[in-house]
Amino acid sequence: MANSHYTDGLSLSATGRSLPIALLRVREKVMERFRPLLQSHGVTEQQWRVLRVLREVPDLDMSALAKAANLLPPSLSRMTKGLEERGLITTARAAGDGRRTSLRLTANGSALITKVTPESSAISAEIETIVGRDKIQALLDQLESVLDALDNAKA
Amino acid sequence: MANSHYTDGLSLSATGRSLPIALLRVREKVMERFRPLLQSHGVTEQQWRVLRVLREVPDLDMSALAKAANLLPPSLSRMTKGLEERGLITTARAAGDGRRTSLRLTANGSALITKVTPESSAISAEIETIVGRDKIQALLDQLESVLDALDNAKA
DNA sequence: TGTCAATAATTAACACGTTAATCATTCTCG
DNA sequence: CGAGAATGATTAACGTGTTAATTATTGACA
Repeated sequence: MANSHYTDGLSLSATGRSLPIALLRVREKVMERFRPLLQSHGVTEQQWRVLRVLREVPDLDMSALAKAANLLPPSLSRMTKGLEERGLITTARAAGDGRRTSLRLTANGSALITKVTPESSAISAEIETIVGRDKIQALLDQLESVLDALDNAKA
Repeated sequence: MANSHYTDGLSLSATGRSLPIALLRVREKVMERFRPLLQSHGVTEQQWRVLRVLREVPDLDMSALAKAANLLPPSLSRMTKGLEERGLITTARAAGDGRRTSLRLTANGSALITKVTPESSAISAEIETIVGRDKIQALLDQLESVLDALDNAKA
């Protein structure tokens, strides 16, 4: 019953206990459930992250937004063109530092988040029901702990 | 000391406790340490996964290899061209089913794995030292458990 | 047996990941 | 002040992620 996902004849291979691959597999399984929602609203997973971060912090420059949304600056640079053309964000030279670009959510961008969030929360709740709230919280704690350990190494 | 990675002024935001993002962040932090090695040998992370799977199972078709290496078939289809041109794998029509492509590692492909593996293992060991072997094993167990739960849902 | 559905692989199109290089602006400090 | 270093953003180039459409082969079954 456990290990029922090894249905490809590979059994417990070396790659099966690799941390990067395990993280990838779980992430895929989770995202599988969100993708149809995002797709139905015409946003990618990454665009959704950018919009949500801008809702939390209303004015960010490219570097800060990239870090907060876990994107590399070149990816963000490309994306913002499209998001601005679609009227979801605005870009402007930052006051006081001409190198920085100041990014903000428009009313339309905010409205999109408002529209999608309830369904997104429902999917999260569904996952919590399937996996168990405790198990998810424990996993999040472990992930944060591992991240801290790696961040503090060689600091 | 803990939470020291929140250095961007966002503190504990909603995105900070999202499972997909947490998985992404940890994966990035881990891969950061492997990337220079792979790059120095001219293979991407995905190519490395493909070669390693083929070392574990010497003859696979596209579908089985894609599943085992966590790639989508179109990505694998593209990659195999390059890997074959570089002499790391061979492709051939499968005997008995003309739709299938049979993929195998060449001697050169096997040699590449042999060359890279020691350094890769050293990096894994380094990560285990930093994070702690127990913590990593616990994380792997939790990841597997969550994967099982999601796999068995709606089955 | 011949037709149609199912399966395996590929191709196409568009978006993102990654590294390196480039451009513009600001900062440093003599 | 002014030259050069540092910083923020962008562009370029190539590989992968993702979905949809297409091609080739096999399988099912009347």
